[in-house]
Amino acid sequence: MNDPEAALPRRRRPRGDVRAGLVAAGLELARTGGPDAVVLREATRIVGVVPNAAYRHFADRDELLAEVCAAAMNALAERMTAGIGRVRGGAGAAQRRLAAIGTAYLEFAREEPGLFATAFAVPQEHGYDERNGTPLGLLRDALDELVAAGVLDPQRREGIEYPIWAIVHGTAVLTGQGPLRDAPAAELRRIEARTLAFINNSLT
Amino acid sequence: MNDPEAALPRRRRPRGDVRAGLVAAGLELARTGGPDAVVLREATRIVGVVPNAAYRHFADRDELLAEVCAAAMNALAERMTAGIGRVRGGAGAAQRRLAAIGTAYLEFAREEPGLFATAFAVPQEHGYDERNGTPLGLLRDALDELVAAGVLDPQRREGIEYPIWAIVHGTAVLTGQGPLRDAPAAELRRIEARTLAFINNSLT
DNA sequence: TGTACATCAGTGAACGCGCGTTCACTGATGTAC
DNA sequence: TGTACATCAGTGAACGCGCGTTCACTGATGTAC
Repeated sequence: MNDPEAALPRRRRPRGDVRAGLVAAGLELARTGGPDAVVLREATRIVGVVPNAAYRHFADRDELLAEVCAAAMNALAERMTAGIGRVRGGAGAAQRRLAAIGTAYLEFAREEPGLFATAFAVPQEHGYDERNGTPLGLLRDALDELVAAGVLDPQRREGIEYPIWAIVHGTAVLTGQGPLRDAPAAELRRIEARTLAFINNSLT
Repeated sequence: MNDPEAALPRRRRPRGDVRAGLVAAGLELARTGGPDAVVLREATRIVGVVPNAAYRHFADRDELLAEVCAAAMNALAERMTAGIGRVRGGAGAAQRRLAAIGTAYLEFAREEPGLFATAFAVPQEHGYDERNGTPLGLLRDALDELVAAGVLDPQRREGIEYPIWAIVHGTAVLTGQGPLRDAPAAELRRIEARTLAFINNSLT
């Protein structure tokens, strides 16, 4: 970043640095303005490189955006993982871990609306990657744990991750960018709390 | 539309026709390409009017878009109303009406993805209008009816519209544009069915 | 019923903008011998 | 260890595009007397 030396050397940057820089810059743009703010030229400006240099690393703007989206999704997953990690063992740990997941999801959506929107804005031609450590993966683990703990009936386990995910995601979207976005903060918190209570209620 | 007569008369159109036409054109654009496709110039082209003529009716592009979004939301509400209307009376009518609401919501999202996305894309500076006959209003009525029918415990009624709305909306978003969009159609139907079953299960 | 005039809703032309993307180039880096 | 050369990752300049928006205008419509 701050580099007062060497008057514009041709290629001092370590290999792969520009590519990573472009993704990081794109992520920063997304943080502020969502997926539409991921402008290729702006990203190159931030990195300090000429616009067309981006084409050494990405086929087109959508390929850069897809990478930024994946990074945003990662940020969400990390937030969730951190939330899980904060739960101490003991009675009802499985339930508290599930709640921690939901809370982290809603918090992320609230505090990083740009990144949250971007995480779910992968361009049509590209696919969401479905590795482990993904939000859905973390949710599945938590639900499996809930079964193992004897809280959730094994017969109800199959596919239940989808309605659960949907209710949390739907709450995040409706209260964040959707029709409920202008409700007072206190009301929004109440809605979020009811969402989590509803889930808990449905699983026990 | 087809008007072979009168070589370009200056103002034959009835009052308010152009404005309505612009919204209709915008809605058509939204149907195909979502909110980003609502391009002011394109709408004027469709109506057959010079671009700046739109500024006689809207302060700027966002004001037009806001109107188009409201129209899209109306289309969703109408679909839901139609679904409710198709339910005949008799035992469990309240529950069937609630299910019809959810089904109509998911169907609309599936069959009209552009309009669905647009309905929830009201620009920041504008607000969602909260009249009756709105999706949330319809849901509230259905839930009230469920209480009246003795199916839903009155003590659980308050605020329960939000988790219910969220779960349906979340399912629509995740399976439509979100990470689940590339799943096979059969799997998507199964997820939708589970969502509705989950709701039903939670309320009784 | 007829005329004078204000308002309204369109036209025509132009603006600046920033974007994504392509082309031909060149210097630095890494590799083979 | 040194040299020759291919590849790689950047530069510089330019493109066409379509957008939203502003300005000064003019003819048609509705209204007051």
